[in-house]
Amino acid sequence: MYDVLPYASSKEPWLTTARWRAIERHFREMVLRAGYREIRTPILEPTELFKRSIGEATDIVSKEMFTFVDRGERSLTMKPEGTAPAVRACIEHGLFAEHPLLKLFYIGQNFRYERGQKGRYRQHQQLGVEVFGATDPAIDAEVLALAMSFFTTLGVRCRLHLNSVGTSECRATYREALKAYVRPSLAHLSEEGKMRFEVNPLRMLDTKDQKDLAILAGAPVLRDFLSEESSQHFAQVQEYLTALNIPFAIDDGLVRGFDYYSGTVFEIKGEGLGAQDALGGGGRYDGLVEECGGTAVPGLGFGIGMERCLLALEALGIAPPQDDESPVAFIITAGEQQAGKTTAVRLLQTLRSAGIAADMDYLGKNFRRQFKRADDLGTKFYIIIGEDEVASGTVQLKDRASGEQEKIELDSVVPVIKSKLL
RNA sequence: GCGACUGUAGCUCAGGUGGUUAGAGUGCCAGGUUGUGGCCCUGGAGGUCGUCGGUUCAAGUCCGAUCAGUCGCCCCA
Repeated sequence: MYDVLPYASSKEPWLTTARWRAIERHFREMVLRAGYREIRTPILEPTELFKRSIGEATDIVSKEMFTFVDRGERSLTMKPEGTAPAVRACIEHGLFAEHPLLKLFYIGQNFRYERGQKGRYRQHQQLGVEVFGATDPAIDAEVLALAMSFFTTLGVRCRLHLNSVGTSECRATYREALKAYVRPSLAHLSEEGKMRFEVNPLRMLDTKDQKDLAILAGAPVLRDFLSEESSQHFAQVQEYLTALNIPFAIDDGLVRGFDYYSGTVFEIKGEGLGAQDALGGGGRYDGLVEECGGTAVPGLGFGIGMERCLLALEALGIAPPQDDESPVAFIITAGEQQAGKTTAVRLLQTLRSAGIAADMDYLGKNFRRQFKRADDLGTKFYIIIGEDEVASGTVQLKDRASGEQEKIELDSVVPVIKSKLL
């Protein structure tokens, strides 16, 4: 857990709201251009939703959910991922019936009860998309292309790891073949490996244990067990990616942590991120909607980790394009009795109403300190109002960069500033 | 859930082998006549030394516990 603050600390410069907004905007613009529409789902969902969709045997469900019982004796869980809630919402509101092809995106907080470390937080934000209704490999390519271009346009170097886990039938056949292969060496497997052998054999492939890797080196490969259809679909996805000039690496060991994946799965890994190098991941989940109680609607999507993205940019020394938070104009009042104060208060509102970012001092600072404050905020223009100006209905407009100053009519402040901004 | 390391001003950090009122830089505030800014000069505020307990005449410093954070394992975003 952490706070995102309005001002940068030298220790964690990525942890500022300006950077977060910049990334969110980058993502929003990209997916809106591609025809995706935003969905927002609640943080709390019935625990059952995640158990059913993600799978009881997965790490997330078995030990990483923030789950509690509410006053009505219902078991609720703070969402650990965004896909299941989106599916639930779409079923509940009949979106699948109304939209044969549904392209959605979301920006939201996810919660996982894990030990925190760099790039891994109990509350983290994901930027994601979900597409429902299409089995066309071209949509797989679109989703992959979006995830990749999100990073590449930011300047983040990353690698796309790709695999296909086929249909549940493909996996069932493969699972048996894999177990048959490993069984003779079972005694030599790590404790973790043995456990996975029983609970979730495919996850054995995901190990980093050297001994296990050696045992699995000659194991049958899931790809060889794909049905004709799955295999062709996967080949087609690769062809499109090649046509799009998106480099990828087939990763036979890539098995995602959720049970609902089918067909195309992928992970995007960054460089220089330490242990938490997965910037994003996702895949196809053709059986999920049905599993959650809807009609059979195919789907796929990805999630990108906001914190990891910011961390990656930081590691590369790239500052994301941020909003200019400086005021255009800063009003400075002068004179014994703060003569221009009332005029200033009114002018400030006028400027803002006209769409010009403007501010003034509220701490009773002296004339000189008001300039300093304006400088600190990075204003473009100072507007000086004193007794003389009030008397003549004018203001002094001074350009900070050039130092040039002119006396203009109070009523012409807005048009003059606007013309100077062009 | 497991392991290693770290906790001293808002921030970045100093504070050999325990010894008076715990320091610096930076930031913040004020002043340098409230009619001209950035720079500069002067001054000021701000710390129960993470917390609790122990050893000692004496603890920021040694010991224990606890909490928090960082990093790694696991897993993932």
